[in-house]
Amino acid sequence: MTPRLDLRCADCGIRHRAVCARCDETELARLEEVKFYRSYEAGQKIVWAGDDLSFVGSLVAGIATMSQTLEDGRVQMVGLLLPSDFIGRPGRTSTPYDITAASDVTLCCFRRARFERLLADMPHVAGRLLEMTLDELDAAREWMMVLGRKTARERIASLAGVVARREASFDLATRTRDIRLDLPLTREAMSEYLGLTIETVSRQISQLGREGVIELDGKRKIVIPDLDRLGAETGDEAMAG
Amino acid sequence: MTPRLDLRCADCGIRHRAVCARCDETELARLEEVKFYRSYEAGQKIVWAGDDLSFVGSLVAGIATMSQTLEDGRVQMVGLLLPSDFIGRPGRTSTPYDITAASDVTLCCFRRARFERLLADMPHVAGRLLEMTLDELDAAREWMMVLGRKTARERIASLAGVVARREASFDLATRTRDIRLDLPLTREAMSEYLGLTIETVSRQISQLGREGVIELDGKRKIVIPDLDRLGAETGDEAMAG
DNA sequence: CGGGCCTTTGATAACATTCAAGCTTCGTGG
DNA sequence: CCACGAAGCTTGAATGTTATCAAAGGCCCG
Repeated sequence: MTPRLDLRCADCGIRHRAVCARCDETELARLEEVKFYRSYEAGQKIVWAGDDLSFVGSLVAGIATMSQTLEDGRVQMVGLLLPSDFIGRPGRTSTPYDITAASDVTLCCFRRARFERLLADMPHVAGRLLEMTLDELDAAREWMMVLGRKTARERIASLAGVVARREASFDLATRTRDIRLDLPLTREAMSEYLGLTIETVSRQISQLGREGVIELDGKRKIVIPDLDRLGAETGDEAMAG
Repeated sequence: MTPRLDLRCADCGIRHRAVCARCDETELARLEEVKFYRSYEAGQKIVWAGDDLSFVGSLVAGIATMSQTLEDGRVQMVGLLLPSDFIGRPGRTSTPYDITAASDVTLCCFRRARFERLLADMPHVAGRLLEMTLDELDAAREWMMVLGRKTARERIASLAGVVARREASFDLATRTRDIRLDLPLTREAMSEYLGLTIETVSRQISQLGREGVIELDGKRKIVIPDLDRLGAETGDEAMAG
């Protein structure tokens, strides 16, 4: 990773969604003292499965993936890390997953031991972290439904839906008009997330494009003309943000 | 559910694994004051998806399932609740999942509001609950690999492996000899957990039985003559307890 | 311009599902 | 006590969705 200029927390894009969301000015100042940034280029490993985690931190910009690999090479992504998501958990000194930068990524980091000490007397952070962990558990379970029961077509729609929901929660204006998604995932990364092959991913994306459910703007951008229409393709009714 | 006689915490089978695992005598006494038991018969719903959770609690005996249903009826189990597992999380007043007793079930319960108050000044409970939540997150992710990438045969072996590991952690003597599993799940429940149809589950179980990887003792009991052999069938190497 | 990487598309094959029938097991009532 | 029916399980045959194998088409960057 390469060094990067500091940023004031008050100006930070994830200020109100990340682990620091509930902090007041005083608490924020304490975090600001010890935080540091790290940057990774697309494709770089951020953490190797099983390695000791010397730091924890929030994803500020970019997209990262969490994945698991079987001995024979089969890969399954177990989490998609979007801005404001947190890497590392109290009491865990390592993750059993590879974490990889899917696009260029910036992390707002804390040394792990120091963060755990801070946690003890910053209940706002501890509480928010627990909440985020429970959200992750829900997300993992939602994805179990995708992997266990949905068709290839529904899986693609579900992926678009997940990212669109997150995007929409950042930028509330988007609900009515077209939603433009920057989805810097290769077909391979999508296939790893969706439990499919790249060929099937490609075919289903083309198909949804031909039918106008999504519009393709280059290989890595998609436009959703009608969120409800997309929702109808995911298999589950509730798509409302 | 039917009422049930009280049990002293000190004699409780899940005393050292459940949310109370780290409590000392004093703390245990506080929990003992407010706990109450509930029992459910096989097949009964414990919680309906979306309903308000008036209580939280630990599974003392039996097996329960957590599942999600799509509008068109497709079902995916998102968690298998074994003795010592906890139902309910701080800050969540409901679960988005149906929780169903797969066998007769006994729960050690606390009224939700009271439990959350207790939590504030019992860090041993809060800490253990966080740890258990993180374990559940790992379990959910392990299962994403099963659902996304494993064959039907590997899925069956993985299910047996998950239950065997839990069983073994209760009863450490079992590692060498045959492991007997009481698995009170119907083929339908298994298929919901494994993302398969009941026919496929049935075929694969028969096949593994014919090959001697597992032995069938009636419909709801299986014997594992060789844990390593079973492990080799799960697709992932690490099966060691 | 050439090479590498990613993506698309086509043909074929495999694995799991679906549809269908028969078999156990178990509880109930005659 | 046996007969019956319901529920759960097994097995077979046909079908279908997705994977696999193969080739060619874009796109970026040196």
